[in-house]
Amino acid sequence: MAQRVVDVLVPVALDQAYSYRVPAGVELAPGDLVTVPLGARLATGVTWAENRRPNPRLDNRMRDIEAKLDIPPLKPELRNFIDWVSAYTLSPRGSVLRMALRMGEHLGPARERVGVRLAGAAPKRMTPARERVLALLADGLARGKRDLAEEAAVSPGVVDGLVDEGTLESLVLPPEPVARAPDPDFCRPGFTAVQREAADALCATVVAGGYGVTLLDGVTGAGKTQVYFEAVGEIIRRGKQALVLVPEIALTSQFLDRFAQRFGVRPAEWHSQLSQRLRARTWGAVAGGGVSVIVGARSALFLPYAELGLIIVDEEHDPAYKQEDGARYHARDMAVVRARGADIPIVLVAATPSVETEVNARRGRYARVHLAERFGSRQLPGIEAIDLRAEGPPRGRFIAPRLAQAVSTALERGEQALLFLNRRGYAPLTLCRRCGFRLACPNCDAWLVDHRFRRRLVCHHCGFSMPRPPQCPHCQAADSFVAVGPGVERLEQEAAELFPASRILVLSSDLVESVERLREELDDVANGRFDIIIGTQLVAKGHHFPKLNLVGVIDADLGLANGDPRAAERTFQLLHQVIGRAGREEGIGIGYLQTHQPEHPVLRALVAADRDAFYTNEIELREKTNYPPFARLASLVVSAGERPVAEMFARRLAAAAPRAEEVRVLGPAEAPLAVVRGRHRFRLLVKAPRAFDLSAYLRRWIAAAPKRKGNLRLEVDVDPQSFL
DNA sequence: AGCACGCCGACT
DNA sequence: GTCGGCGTGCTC
Repeated sequence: MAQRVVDVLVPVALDQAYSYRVPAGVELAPGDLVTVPLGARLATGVTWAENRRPNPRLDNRMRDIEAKLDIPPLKPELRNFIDWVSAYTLSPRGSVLRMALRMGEHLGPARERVGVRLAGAAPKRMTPARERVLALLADGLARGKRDLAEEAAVSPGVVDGLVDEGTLESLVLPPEPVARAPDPDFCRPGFTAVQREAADALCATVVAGGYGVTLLDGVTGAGKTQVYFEAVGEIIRRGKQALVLVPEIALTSQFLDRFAQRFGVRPAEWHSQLSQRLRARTWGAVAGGGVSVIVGARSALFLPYAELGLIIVDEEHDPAYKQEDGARYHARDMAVVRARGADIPIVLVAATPSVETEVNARRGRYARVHLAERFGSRQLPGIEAIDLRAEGPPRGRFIAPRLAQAVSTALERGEQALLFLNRRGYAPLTLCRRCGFRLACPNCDAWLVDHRFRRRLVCHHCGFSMPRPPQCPHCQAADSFVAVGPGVERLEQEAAELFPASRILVLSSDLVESVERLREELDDVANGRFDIIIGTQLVAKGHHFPKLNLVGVIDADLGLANGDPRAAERTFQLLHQVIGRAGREEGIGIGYLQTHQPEHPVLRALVAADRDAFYTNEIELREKTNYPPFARLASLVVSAGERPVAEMFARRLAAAAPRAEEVRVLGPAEAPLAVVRGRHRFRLLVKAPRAFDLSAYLRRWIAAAPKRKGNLRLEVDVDPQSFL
């Protein structure tokens, strides 16, 4: 009888599963994890299918399965999801599988934890340190050696001494659980009638089970988190698992605390910075059902849940959900797909939903639960525009008099002020006063950004940096450089001059040393240790600053300038979010928008606090111009070290596009960022109707395209979010 | 993703 | 004359 053969998907950039022989006596079913030889090494893969008619041409190359791993198999639900994401995004299936297998190299047993417990008579000589240790162990329970020493405030040597004397015995403790079980009834919050109604509505979808999308929208500070925690609690009661997706886990320490206040313990976390060990343990606990709630970044979508019952996507509009490198996918959209595959409810949460989601809610494809008012008596911040054409700051300054006055008043009241400017560094451009020469990156089509703090000029696209040259490379003039435009560092300098007595903190991603340090700094702000916070979009995200009532946006036009079809939406969401930091606890919040175009619909909607007007206007525009969500887009970026090579290939690629009446191929055109990291880039845009199978079209196209050679690269992005 | 194989600069 | 730089290509 012929040898049994299975197809195994390996976590490398391969679309195709490889065939392996199954050794006699090994029982294998689809989903089982296996170790297989791959080239010169061993890889962990997943049995994808039985192969009853292996390709005869493989006979001399086929190798044996090395071993079957003693791990719960990947459920069909997850395997189908991997296939679906791969087909949709055109990423190789192996690359998508890799995201599901990111669990640390070895899933073997965790390192042994040594513990001690009371075992014999008291020691001959008693000391205060020994007394403290024995008092803690008086209950007869075992404790970890390290924890015990720490808790008793003694050195580990004291514990060892007691073991040597026979008073204590050491033993191997069972592995510590990744997270303790959250208690759904630990601390039920007091709800307003509106919140109660919303929470009940969400719980009802959980109780009913089955796939369904609900948009939970509500102004900042309306208590959305508390409301969806009720649905999470309901899932815990039912013994199922909940996934809470957040855009950036590094910034969610306050969120984890709120979870602990509601459920008694912090939830298990999933993000790229987990240590190998914790990652492996968490992965195993999720697969084994030992974890009931996971809070995670987008990659948590690919975990092997034992019994997923609910997905929450917090801040569903956040651009961080779109993964741009490697497999390009949008975690919010894929979360909806995963919920559909698992036949479970999903809740999208936002104060300013994405236009896609808002359209789905307006058309009834998604249910909507709306929280119209802030919790308690808190009012939404008032918003005023400052017309820079009429009342701008003096030349070379960036804080308009009216904003400066408002900051002074806030400081006098002992309140905080936040100045928001989405620009890192000191100045975005440095030029020679004498000849006009601009300092640009040698590898990219971009200006070098002056970072005075680091004393270097830096490219934000490739990381190139150099000290400021002593003289102009073009006209050789000395000391002729001037900084043009503001960055947060320059703003700090101006604020320090205007408000010399104030304590100022700059928060910008390039100044962040570590996640812990950032969390500390945010806590310092919350505890009132700073008066003025100057920040990039890092500060816009869900932090709670009790003493902050004033937000000044230095350049409200910044995001509107480029030709991105999502510019208006992005700007509206970002500014709404950052101004929402104000007035969350006491006092009345106010936001100032410095702008050159107060008549712009985005700014008018913000000032009028008319969210619906913005969406109605934007949705109409998208429909009229045939942009998402009323059409589908894909972008193809061709890049190469040599400009003509990239351009020629892009042209030939365009010529190879399959004909389809409903599809429009635009370009190739030089990408808006024409050179990045020394690679010249050309872009093609594909536009198709909503119901069109764009992925299948792209696959046909790429199969028909000329062979890529040399260092030429083609990047395909289905549903692109950024147009650079 | 690894890890090999394969062609051009500074040294035991 | 080699050792090794990382560019391209394959892994059942």
